[in-house]
Amino acid sequence: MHRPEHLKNAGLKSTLPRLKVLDLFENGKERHLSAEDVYKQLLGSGEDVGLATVYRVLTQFERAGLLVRHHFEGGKSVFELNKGEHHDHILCLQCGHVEEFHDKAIEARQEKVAGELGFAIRDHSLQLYADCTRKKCPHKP
Amino acid sequence: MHRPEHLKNAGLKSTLPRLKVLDLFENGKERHLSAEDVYKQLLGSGEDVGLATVYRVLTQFERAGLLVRHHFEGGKSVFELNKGEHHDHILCLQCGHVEEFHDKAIEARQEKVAGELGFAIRDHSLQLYADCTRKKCPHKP
DNA sequence: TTGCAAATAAGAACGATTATCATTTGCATA
DNA sequence: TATGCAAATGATAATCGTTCTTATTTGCAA
Repeated sequence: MHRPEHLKNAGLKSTLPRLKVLDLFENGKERHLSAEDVYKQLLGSGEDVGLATVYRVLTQFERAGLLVRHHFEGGKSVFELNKGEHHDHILCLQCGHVEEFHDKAIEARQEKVAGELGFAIRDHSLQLYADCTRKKCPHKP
Repeated sequence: MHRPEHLKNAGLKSTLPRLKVLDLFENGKERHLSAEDVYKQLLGSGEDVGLATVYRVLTQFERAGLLVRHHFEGGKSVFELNKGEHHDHILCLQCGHVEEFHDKAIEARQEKVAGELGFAIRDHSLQLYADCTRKKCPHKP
């Protein structure tokens, strides 16, 4: 466990709210959390954090490369730990579960298409909205 | 020009604001417009529409299948005419220009990946954020 | 024409996020 | 270990995109 160093390396003081937020992402059961999710879970654990602090910390962690921000449908930002390797997401329309995937063929085609149109890709965003085909829909029923 | 019939078919009365909005999308120079874009352009043309009406009309047109809504980065919804055939988007990071593309190989891989994970795709969203590689960046400099 | 349901404009209300600011805290230094 | 100060915090106001409310206007069928 070297969370404090992560913060230090990012030029951020090691404060209680920051450690708590990091802990949520590293040890919580959901990998993908909105600011409100984080806020409510911290309040539920008896932590006394402000919502403004949660927003600030999430943005700082994103800038520091500790978290990645996603813009799924629904208007609110969703964050997850930055594990280094890029991936895209499937969102289950029934249970809200978020599954990750990475497909080299898709990425290669993206590069090809962009190149033909005269663009160099800097970033991309791909989400699949889908229904579970098995009934082992693994989360909220 | 059969705009009024489009509206009638959608169960919508043929009103001035609705015709003006449709006209903007059909004959304006930008294909992709936010609610604010539409509102400002109408005001600029001397039309006296309310912002609330613009939002309502855009939502109705989306429900009627006349427009398609996109959620690009930046928080605001962007609409375009529904031409029937699905496509994805490249957004130029320099000029803000939106280019459309469609790649069967990408779509096929999406189906494959989702199927392997036990999902049936209902919808998807793919955006490429890119830099122009030619200097003929065709819009706002 | 006239009547009435549908549509409108203006502004209040809303949810997510950001800014403000007085108070508190981490931590380098004495 | 005590202390000073910049950085961080929490409460709250403000902002931004969007939706709701309501009194008024309008399309259109009779």
